Amino acid sequence: MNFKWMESLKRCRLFHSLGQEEINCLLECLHPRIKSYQKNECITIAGSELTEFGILLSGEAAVTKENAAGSRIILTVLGPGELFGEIAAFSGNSCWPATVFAQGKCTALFLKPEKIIGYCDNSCENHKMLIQNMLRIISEKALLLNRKVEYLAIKSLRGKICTYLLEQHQRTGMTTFMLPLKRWELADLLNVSRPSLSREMCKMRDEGIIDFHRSSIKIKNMEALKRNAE
Amino acid sequence: MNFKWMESLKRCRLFHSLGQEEINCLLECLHPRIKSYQKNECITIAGSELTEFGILLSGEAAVTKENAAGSRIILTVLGPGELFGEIAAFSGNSCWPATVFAQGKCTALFLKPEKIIGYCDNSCENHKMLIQNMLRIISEKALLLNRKVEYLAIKSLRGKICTYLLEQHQRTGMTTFMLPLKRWELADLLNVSRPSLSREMCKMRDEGIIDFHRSSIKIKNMEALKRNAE
DNA sequence: CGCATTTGGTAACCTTGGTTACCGTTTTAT
DNA sequence: ATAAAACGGTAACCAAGGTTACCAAATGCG
Repeated sequence: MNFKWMESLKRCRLFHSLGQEEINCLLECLHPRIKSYQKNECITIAGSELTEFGILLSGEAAVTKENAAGSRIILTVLGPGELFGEIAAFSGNSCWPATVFAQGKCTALFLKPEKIIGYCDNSCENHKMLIQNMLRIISEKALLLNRKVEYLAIKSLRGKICTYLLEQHQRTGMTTFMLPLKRWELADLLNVSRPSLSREMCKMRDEGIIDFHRSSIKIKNMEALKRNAE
Repeated sequence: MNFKWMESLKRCRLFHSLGQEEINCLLECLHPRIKSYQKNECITIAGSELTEFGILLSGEAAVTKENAAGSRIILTVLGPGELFGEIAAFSGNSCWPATVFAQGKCTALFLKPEKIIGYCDNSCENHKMLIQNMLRIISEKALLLNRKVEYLAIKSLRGKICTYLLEQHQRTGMTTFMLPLKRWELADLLNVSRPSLSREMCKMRDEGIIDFHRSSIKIKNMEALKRNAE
């Protein structure tokens, strides 16, 4: 196997904590299909039959979806080592939920989900790690989505900000801390516009609930913050 | 093992397509911990250490979360055969994401995630099914969350309604169909208020996009519907 | 059949937050 | 060092949708 690809596989979370030897050994019984694509070529088409999930080996690929109105939007851009289609593959779903196409020249490797689940006779320990990694990858995606739902379901901007700040406070244990996101990134996470976020944060400052300068934030009135977080 | 519990396990998705014999055989090497609870007793406490996930065997239990402001809200109510904590258990997370408490007398069974991943010497085929089921359970939860995020992320009420109607249209293949939800249920799904939903639907009727009476809906202008669905 | 309850449409009013545009400050690149 | 870009605060304006309250039609029930 091409050794440039090996680097991508080593970085792939599915092969986490497995060495080159072990990955090679696993690949032998996983029987992967490898295919290269030209720029703009489709790697998967939403709605078509899914029997394998993929790992991008080289290049970049865009995961896209056609919305109800028919216009195509990019959901994410995949880099080397990233998985696609794994959730659909392991749920009962037998068709691709999204269209993936090559942003430039790319190579992808495809695996059958049943090969992951079924042990092979040799290398059982490695296979066990594979399953553990896959369970972890999918679980973490579910957790991430769950967190997103929680934020999206809060209706008021004030509520979102307070919830976010309390979460940061609980994570750091500090009442003064640095926001790990830029304003527009935070606005995006909370699903609001940047000026609205700014405006509301300033209001909260005027009310003496918080104090801030750029990324550094100080919670001044914890009670009010909690009261406002829903 | 108590045969009333066996019924719950047979209905549990983790043991899907496994018979009584096979489940018994599996339980022997899974070494489950079984515990009974009185009404209002805590089964798990959010934030405490997680080393196992659970399956409710009998009774009902409430999955609850304390929001940032400190008030406790019920997320779901579990019935016999339902899993809890499985996502956290298989992600790296080592503490319980929610508090679960008994709604009445109940019994729960706890399994260590590593026992699911690690094969035992006997019954390998059954174990394989266990892993497959677990992967499916978690993947389907992720898909469900994903769908929820898609609805929540649409900002305009008009957009939500159009997306929902197009989805129903695609599901039924009809341009005239019955809404499976009452107005307030639909409003809840779309995360808007009932009068606002009514108002917007009437506007769409005035514009000649749809026609409706109570639960029956007719799409009159498919193009406009698609255009409005973002 | 008639009363009570549920369901859904409507209107007036008002809060929230999006939009746009502008400006000062900070960071980055050349 | 200096120009350019990114970042973030601010304000005016306005559209979307929440709230409340009321009414009519449909449904359920004794």
